[in-house]
Amino acid sequence: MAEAGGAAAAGLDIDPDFEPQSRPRSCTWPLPRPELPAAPAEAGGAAGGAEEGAGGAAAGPGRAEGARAGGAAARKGGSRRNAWGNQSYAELISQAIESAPEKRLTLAQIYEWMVRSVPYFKDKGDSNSSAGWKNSIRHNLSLHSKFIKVHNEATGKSSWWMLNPEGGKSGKAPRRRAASMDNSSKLAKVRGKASKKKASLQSTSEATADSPGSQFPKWPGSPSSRSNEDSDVWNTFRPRTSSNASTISARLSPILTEQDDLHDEELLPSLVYSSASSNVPPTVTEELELIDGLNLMSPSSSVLSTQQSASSGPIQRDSSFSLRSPNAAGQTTTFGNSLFNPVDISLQSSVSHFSGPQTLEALLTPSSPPPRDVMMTQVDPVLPQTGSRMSSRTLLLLGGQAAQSKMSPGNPRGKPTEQQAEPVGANVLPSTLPIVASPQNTASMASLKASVSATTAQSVQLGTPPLLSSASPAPLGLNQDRLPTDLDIDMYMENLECDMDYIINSDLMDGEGLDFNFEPILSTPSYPSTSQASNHTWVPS
DNA sequence: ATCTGTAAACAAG
DNA sequence: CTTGTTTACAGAT
Repeated sequence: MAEAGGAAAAGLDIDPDFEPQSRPRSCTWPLPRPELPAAPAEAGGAAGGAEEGAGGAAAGPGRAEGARAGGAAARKGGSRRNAWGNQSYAELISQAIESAPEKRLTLAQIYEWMVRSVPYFKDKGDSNSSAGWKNSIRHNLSLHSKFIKVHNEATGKSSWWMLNPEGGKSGKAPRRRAASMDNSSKLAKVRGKASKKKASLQSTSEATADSPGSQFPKWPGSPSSRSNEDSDVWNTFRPRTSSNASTISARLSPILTEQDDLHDEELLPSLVYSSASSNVPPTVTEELELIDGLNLMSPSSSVLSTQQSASSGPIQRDSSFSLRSPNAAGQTTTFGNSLFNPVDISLQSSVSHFSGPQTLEALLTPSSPPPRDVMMTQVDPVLPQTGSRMSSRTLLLLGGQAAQSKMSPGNPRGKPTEQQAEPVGANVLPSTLPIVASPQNTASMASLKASVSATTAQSVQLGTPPLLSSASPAPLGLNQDRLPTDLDIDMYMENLECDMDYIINSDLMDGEGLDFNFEPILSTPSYPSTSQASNHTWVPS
């Protein structure tokens, strides 16, 4: 497997000159790359030099600084701290995750990214285990609260790693005011071994191979991947280290086990709800799995029909909005999403509220990825239509995931496997809405909107969101509980809103903090030009 | 002191 | 063997 890497390796070489050199911590993301001035010539040497370190894999214990020393050799001002540059593992990991379309990666993918993105590791990638660095990666993932692990269904895949919105840095991150009871502090740390067992259950559907289009457009060699993991359902969050992560950490629970229960925080009512009320803790996962099984077809179909009849049939499928970026040309990040989106879209629109698969995630992620354009489009229209309360929408975003987990209507089987994967941004958009509307879409949009509105309206009127069920995770047990969707929603709507603010703020803060940014190199541009205006979005105050 | 990179022991799958 | 967690240590700041 890795071999591929080898081959590839031959080809590119980006040069490692990226030397960020002293960058003040203050810079945020100035896309416009910082100046990289003078290039430290030595870089070249480094490039070559890097290798040698490798040999050391074996190096015995004791030595350690070897590598470092080498790097250090250079002067402090600009030289790399670590053979591969100034970035720390944690930063690299963050970049890797960020670069992912969905902002989440499995451990293996992270490795991959390293190998292809960072010259230094390029060679080492494949060397089997050789890697101490892999150990370090793992270590870092586990260690910092800034990374959160999300359970990944899929066949046997390992968990997804994403970054924690709040960013919790090492161990503690007790920011947040909240008051009330926040005990945790140290007591909590008990975690000790609770872990011991989690319910695993993985039946999984291996069959899913169908995975549509994976994402990873950009990856050049895409490893073997190509189609695999897309399906997932992320839930199961887990804040590490005692508190922190909190912000959104909603964990589903089964695992948790940690009696930390007190743990306080909660934040997502819905989730909590599930865990708490339901007694079926462990099963949650299962539910999810179920989801896996479903087809988007069923539910959606009904919806679709509606729409179609309403106005344009074609819409959904291909064209209409999907066009995504016209030019995208570049590379596109595109995400296949657009492709299948149809379903999603319909779904969303019809349903005015609820769910998005990864919403949460989206929330967390600060920057807005490229994808949203599409979604935005559709969403936009809706908004106005709905008119009445945007809040619902808002809520939607936040709550999406929650909703998803908890509510589910009625279809037994429907399940949007793919859906989860791509659409992410959708929910989020709202916040970012103002972005750029796509010009061309307008037309389609209009029509769409119309239809949508109609649909929406209806559904809304009904008050019941049956359709959305398309997603229907169907939580058996839960199901019963959730009757009054609306109520629930309202209930936590408030919370959500708050959170949102909070989150936003957080993000801002984060932004300031993070400087990583420049690309490591390579052609990995995760996203080509996405940045653009969106930045403003969060520049509120 | 804190942060960071490494190595390693270990539990689970 | 891979994935994750945790300890422990050594160096740099």
